[in-house]
Amino acid sequence: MLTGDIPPNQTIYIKNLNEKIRKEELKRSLYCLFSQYGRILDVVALKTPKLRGQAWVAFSEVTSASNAVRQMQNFPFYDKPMRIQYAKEKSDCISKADGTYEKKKKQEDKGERKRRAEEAQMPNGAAFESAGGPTVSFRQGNASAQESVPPNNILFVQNLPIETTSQMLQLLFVQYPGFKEVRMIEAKPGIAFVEYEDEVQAGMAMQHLQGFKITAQNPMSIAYAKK
DNA sequence: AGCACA
Repeated sequence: MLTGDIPPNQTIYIKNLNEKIRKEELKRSLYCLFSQYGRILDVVALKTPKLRGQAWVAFSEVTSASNAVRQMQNFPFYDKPMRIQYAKEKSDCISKADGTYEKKKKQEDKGERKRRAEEAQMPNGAAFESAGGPTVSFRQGNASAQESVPPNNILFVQNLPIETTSQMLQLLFVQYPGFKEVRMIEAKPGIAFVEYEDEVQAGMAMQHLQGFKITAQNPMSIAYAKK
């Protein structure tokens, strides 16, 4: 049993991650990849010798974590299959939100009461701006982008953060059947073309990822590409 | 392989 005997937890523990990936990019990509399963409250990744190659993704619901553990098990992520389990402990961001947070023994409790008070009202210690709302909003598509463009096996994606890489987009779009490739143009940041085998498959991906936020400011706008 | 909250 891959999940071992660890009881369900709203945080998942991921190991066998590619250790060459920079921490910030790793967290962003994990956020992209897992936010399809629900609202993410925090992503934790450390590069210390003991903790590199591992990460924790805290969801607002245990069911989200359960789906993620099952469906993303062994998913090839930066060329390595992810090994996913439930986390053994409750994440601090969750303890803080439900009032059960206690500081670790390693530090003394200076200023603890004050900190507790301010943390209680701030449930998301989110690593990403978009954690404040539904991460994937299916209704975000702007009608104007789609009108008068017939279905096409190629999608035109706009409003991406400039730091988006084609690999990051691939992680999102490859989840839908018929995926072929992502193309980005260096001279035109913020847009991408994503090709599927046929326009039905392209349409499915568009429905699911319409409005997906890589950052809070960037709900992606997806339309069929023009012929 | 490795379960933390830089």
